[in-house]
Amino acid sequence: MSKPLRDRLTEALQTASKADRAIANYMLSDMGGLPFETAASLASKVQVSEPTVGRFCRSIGYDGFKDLKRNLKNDMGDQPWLIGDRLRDLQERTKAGEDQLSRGLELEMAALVAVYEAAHSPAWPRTVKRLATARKVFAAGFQTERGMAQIFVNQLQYLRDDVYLLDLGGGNFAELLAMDGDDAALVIFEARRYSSHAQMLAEDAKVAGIPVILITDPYCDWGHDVSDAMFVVPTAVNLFWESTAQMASLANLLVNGVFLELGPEVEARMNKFAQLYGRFTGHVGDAVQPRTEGRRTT
Amino acid sequence: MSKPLRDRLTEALQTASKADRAIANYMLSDMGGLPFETAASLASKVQVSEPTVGRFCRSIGYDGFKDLKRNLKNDMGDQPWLIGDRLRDLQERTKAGEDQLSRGLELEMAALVAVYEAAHSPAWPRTVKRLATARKVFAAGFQTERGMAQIFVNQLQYLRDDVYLLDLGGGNFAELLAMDGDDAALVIFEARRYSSHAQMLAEDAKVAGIPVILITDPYCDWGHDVSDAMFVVPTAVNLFWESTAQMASLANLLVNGVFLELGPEVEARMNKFAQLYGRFTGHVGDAVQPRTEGRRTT
DNA sequence: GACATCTTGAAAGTTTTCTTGCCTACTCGC
DNA sequence: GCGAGTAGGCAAGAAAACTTTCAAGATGTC
Repeated sequence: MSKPLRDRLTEALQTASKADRAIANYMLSDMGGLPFETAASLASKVQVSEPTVGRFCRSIGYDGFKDLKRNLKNDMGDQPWLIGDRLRDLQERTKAGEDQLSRGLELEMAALVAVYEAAHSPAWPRTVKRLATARKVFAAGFQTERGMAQIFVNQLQYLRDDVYLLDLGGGNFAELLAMDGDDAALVIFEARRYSSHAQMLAEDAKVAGIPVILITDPYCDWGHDVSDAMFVVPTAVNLFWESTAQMASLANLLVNGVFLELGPEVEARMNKFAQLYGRFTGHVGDAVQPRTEGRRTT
Repeated sequence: MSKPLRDRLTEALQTASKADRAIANYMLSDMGGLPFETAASLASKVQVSEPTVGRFCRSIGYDGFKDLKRNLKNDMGDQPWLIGDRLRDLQERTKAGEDQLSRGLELEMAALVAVYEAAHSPAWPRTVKRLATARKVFAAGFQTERGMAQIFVNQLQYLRDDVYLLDLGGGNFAELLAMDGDDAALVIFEARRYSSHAQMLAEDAKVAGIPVILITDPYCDWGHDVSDAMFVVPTAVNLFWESTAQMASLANLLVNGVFLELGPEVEARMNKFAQLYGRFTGHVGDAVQPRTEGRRTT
């Protein structure tokens, strides 16, 4: 995570030469327009030569104008709560440069922002309501996304009945697709390379009239046609493969939405669940297996 | 000429060819990132050739990709698209009291930072190395953390043999605990209320001499004694319950670490995996010719 | 099953964008 | 005013971004 552009520019305003100040000033005044500029277009606007723009960018720590633009993409700016000491520490430690991890952090943060934005999209409340009210909710995920579906199901089960993780153990998806006309919802987690199951399942569900909620990466081009609501989670994170980790956050927000929708009386259910877990499995620190409670006579 | 890009793209989704749809779809899902793309970068992301991108832009009425970007500037109007501004926007909502969700975003970001910090802790490289070299790796999670373990296992299996998800189907954990003296590693995901299984498992593993890697929330007071390495993921997120979502990110970083440790020759394995998946299940679009690549980012 | 049409990628070409090297002009200290 | 040092422009060169051409493959049609 690098120092925000804005800071570098204001710094430059103090120290730099006349031409550089002009550049810095212009950049500050129209950050939003920057990505559309080229070194040349900028140069002509501030009346300096093209090389000067390049040199200026290098003087404030980038590799050139192009590099500046690249960094701008994930520049969070100076969000006071974000630039805490810990983050700064982390920056320091990773300054070595050979560590692309910190760049991954930026990207993952951006993904998180996108997730929260999704939670404000028009499709969101509709989706939440459906998950809260449908008679049955199914979730599916394949390959590495299977676990996402699992998480979602486990969480949602705390809040309501009839939540199922779909799997292909039986060789078909009859649990879902055979219940025709019934009032259900299907949530699919998927990321490329998409399992052909995901697409088939979505298509068949659509045909069966079951609303499909699709949670994918930005590369899914088949989703629009077959889904009722589609939430896109950025997955490019600069690791050796893409990271769908932030889907977990989205799933979580969905579940949270359902909780709010259902209202406080679900708490009773949740307590019961916890209790049952305690009875059959036990929690750390449950002094006695609560089983005795249930059996107590008199 | 003045029809907004978004409309043209959605239109294209209906009519256009496969490659064009992929492009249109990607553009729609990441409009904000568009100004930073070039025809080439976009092409590689959606797996088409560079000329195709250019042709597509022309087909929806622009003069080429460059022209599309130029028009984008006006099209996007006032809606914020610099990640920093988007973040600020979400923040505004909190202040306005519209929802407390965005407060959650802050906390979740902090959690993410903590995860990346963990990846720089002294215990990290040791852990990664163990996961890469142990003869067998087991992972376990209970209740809502079961899915986390599942994700971790599914991912790690792409990279190496002998990775197992522990579960209590058989009533004990013999798979792990009976293999005494063998060279194994155990990863446990857990958050409160901790399943008593988690603790028991960790204890028994320790006794059996199996190193335990524990990934928990900040409230776990029993972990230090029984674990070889312990990574704490903040979970307070201002929702009705705590969110362990960022554990997925940590799992992901671990797997990434293992990848780096194993070196590039694992790619062969990954390709084989993807191929096998294609053979028995199939990927979307495989009909023609199974591509052998994994989901690597290039 | 053969023909026409559409779609797409590879390779080579063209234009745009950025950098490098060099030179002039200005500033500042003496 | 003179010389050292710096800032900044110009022009040529390098690199990147984009197009054109062409041929192969896919798809549809009769």
